[in-house]
Amino acid sequence: MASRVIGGAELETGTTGGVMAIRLVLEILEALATRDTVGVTELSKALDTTKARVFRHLRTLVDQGYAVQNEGSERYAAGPRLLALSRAASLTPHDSIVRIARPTLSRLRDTFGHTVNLSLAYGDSVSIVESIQGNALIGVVMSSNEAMPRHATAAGKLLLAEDFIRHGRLPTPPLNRYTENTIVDLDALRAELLRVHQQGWADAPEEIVLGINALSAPIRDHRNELVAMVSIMSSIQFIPHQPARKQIEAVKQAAADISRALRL
Amino acid sequence: MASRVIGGAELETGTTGGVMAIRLVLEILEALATRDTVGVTELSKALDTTKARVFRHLRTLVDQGYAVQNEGSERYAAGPRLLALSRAASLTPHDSIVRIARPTLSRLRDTFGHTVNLSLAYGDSVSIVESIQGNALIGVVMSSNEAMPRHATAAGKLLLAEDFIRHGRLPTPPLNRYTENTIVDLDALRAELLRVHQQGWADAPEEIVLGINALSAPIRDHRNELVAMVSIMSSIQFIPHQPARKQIEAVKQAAADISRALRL
DNA sequence: GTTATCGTTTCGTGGAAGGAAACAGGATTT
DNA sequence: AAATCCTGTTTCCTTCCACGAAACGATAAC
Repeated sequence: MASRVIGGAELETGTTGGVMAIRLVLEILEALATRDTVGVTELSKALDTTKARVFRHLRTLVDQGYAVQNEGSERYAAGPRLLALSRAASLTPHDSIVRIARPTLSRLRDTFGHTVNLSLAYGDSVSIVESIQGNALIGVVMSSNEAMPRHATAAGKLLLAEDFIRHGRLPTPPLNRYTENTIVDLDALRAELLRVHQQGWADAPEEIVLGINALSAPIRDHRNELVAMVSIMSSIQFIPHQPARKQIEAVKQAAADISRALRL
Repeated sequence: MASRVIGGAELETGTTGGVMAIRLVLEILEALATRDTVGVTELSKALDTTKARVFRHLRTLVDQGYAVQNEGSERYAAGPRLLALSRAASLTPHDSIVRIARPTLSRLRDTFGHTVNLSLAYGDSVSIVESIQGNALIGVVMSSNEAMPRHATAAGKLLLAEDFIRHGRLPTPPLNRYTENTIVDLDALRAELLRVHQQGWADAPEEIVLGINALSAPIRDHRNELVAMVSIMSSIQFIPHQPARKQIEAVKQAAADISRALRL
């Protein structure tokens, strides 16, 4: 509960500090948005806190119109203003990228059957905002909206390469090590970023989780700014250390398609 | 700032009580979802509070991935998890009604040019979740996601009528008076609700704001449950005390169309 | 009747969140 | 180049508000 585990290493999610009430209310909002009704006791158990606390928070949400109670004294559900918030957030440029990219992502998924991810840059990390699961018997899945480190993921390297080429910036050490293949040396990273920039795609074989590889290409807007990354992700068996030409071309093509769609 | 004014009367929005941190963070989230970037000072002025407070809240949101900061130390924007929340909330049944109804609402708007509203029942009030502005020179608009009283609005009466016919329930007095035409007498309301039920539509001429009328019809799902209301709203000049047959038929038809679309 | 639940309420206490003011860094202005 | 005015950030002290524990009323299951 204190942190999320990727492979063997931990990515801290800031489990302490900040305004405590906010941390709880965000979890409650997520519950309201996800399930269609929630109960006080049920939530208090799931979020590992007191009934009274959950109750007080829910009551506040009801006051503000973010939650509603189903007749009399029963369970709670999402309120009108939560839906309004949702609709407002859907108009942000970032979110419209997802809508535009979705058909292309599906096509790419169907080409190889591997999991396909769409990532955006968020602050110091990369976040997967849309993930379409692969259809293999044993596949690799990805929980959406996790923050991923930039130096150990294919999509993240594209971001770092962009920053390095344009501004000469490199991430500030130390670089967290996730597996024995994680690039933790700045010089090695610099070389890798140059390579990534030249070839126009990136991979990260077993650099964040052993046995897993991803292959990523950049999506650029009308000003040629890097705005998002599309990746395929699978076992190292299907995306080997030297990916197949067909795979590279397909991912680059998908990225180019989405880039073109963005300009319309 | 303490309450919202509709016409001359006030609808309290619960400006006190509850968990204070939640009330602030919800306003901040709305700001993040609405504008594309926000600043600490700017927000603290807009929300009438301290910089430190806004800063601490924003910092917490950043920790949790609900906000991001644009490189170094500048303004804030919506984060990945806020967009995730948004996407999750869009999957709730209530929200899908909006999507399904939208084309029909547009058509109804174009028929008369009056403002068209889609309302849902939320707890003890009615909330307009989608509003398409009329195209008249001088029109009547509606701010979305406001809670409206049930006994003084056309859509609200449909809800009350349903409750009265099926369970014999009437709202608990006192009924707030908004204009001289607001129905505040329980017996009068009972008669009105019977009328509404029999004719299958409702209006509320000058009952919440003088000079304004609305005409509303019920949307029902496959089990014939009342799930939403569609309304046209305009000056009393265009929707008179006794609405035109054409208007009534058009609104009822729109409601029927949406009801049918819901079953598919 | 008993025993689970559930959502709600009460109440005293501690610490988390708040306010005011200072700080640091840019950008403008003078 | 100095001064002023913006930022966003930090500190520190103080308070009052949110917290936890436990009781409460209601409903349902057996």
